[in-house]
Amino acid sequence: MAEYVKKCPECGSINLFWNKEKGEVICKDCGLVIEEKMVDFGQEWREFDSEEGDKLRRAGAPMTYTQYDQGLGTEVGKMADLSKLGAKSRNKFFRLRKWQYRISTAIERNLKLALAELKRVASYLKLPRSVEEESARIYTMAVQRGLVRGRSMESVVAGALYAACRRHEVPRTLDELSEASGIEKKEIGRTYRFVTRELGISILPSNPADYIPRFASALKLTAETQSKAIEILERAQREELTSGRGPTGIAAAALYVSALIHGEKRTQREVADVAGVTEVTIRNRYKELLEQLKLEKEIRKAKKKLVAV
DNA sequence: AAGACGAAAGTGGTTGA
DNA sequence: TCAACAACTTTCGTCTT
Repeated sequence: MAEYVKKCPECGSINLFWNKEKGEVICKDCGLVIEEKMVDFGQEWREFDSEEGDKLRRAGAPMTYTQYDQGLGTEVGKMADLSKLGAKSRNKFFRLRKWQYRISTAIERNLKLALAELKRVASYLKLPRSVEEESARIYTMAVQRGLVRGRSMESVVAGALYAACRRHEVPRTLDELSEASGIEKKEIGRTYRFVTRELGISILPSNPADYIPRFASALKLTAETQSKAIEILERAQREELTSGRGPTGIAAAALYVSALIHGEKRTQREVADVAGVTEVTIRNRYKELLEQLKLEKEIRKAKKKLVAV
């Protein structure tokens, strides 16, 4: 059986605690979390017979997504007594076995690589485990349906991640996915649309409010500013200012306004950068917000306060 | 000098015939 | 399949602080 970690890299202790529920390996001596988010992904053993499988398997249904054949595959000539065969037929058996192995492991190998990539991108983007798992599921389904053919593995991984993010309402922009995966935005969008359509995954349009916390923390804005921004968003939605617009632009504008009101002014440039839109877009949304929601008063008030201080 | 604002032209994607 | 279209971007000049 393969081992994840044998020694704590910090203190060298071999006294490690495997918390399988939480998917963590913790050093009992120094408390260092050596591994986290590790369960279920990229199986680290291979099942050669059911007995071994039973011993090693430590998860139920979800394993289907990281293990394509559930140990149901067979191997050619595994049990045969090859020594009784002539050299010629023995060679034939070996060849068959090789081919069978190749075919049956093609998907598996693809998955292994892809899930490693997926994991890398997910951790780069600091995505929650649920999203990671969801995207693994999506990717596996895509592989099984042969949707990866003709597309690069990486782009499908990125597409699956993007879809999973949307479904879990922790949206990342295409730009961020693109930066993390090194795949072009266009390409990610294309595979994303293709995969979700082929798999019949419903996609709810992303909600601008979902972006607020992340943008706000990138701009180091206070919690009050955040909730004000969300309040503004809600009002904007009631005025139907949000439909048809890019959610990031609206989120950015709302954040910009609420920062102004709370005297935590950020430049349009700064907000635009973290939101991945241009200043112009923020300005347009900002203008609409002011007109429709009558926020001028609040801003003027905030400005007076600023002068007073 | 830097930020905010607005106009105009360009880009990529969606939609509807 | 193609053209019209809306949203967004890029670029640039002007105004404000």
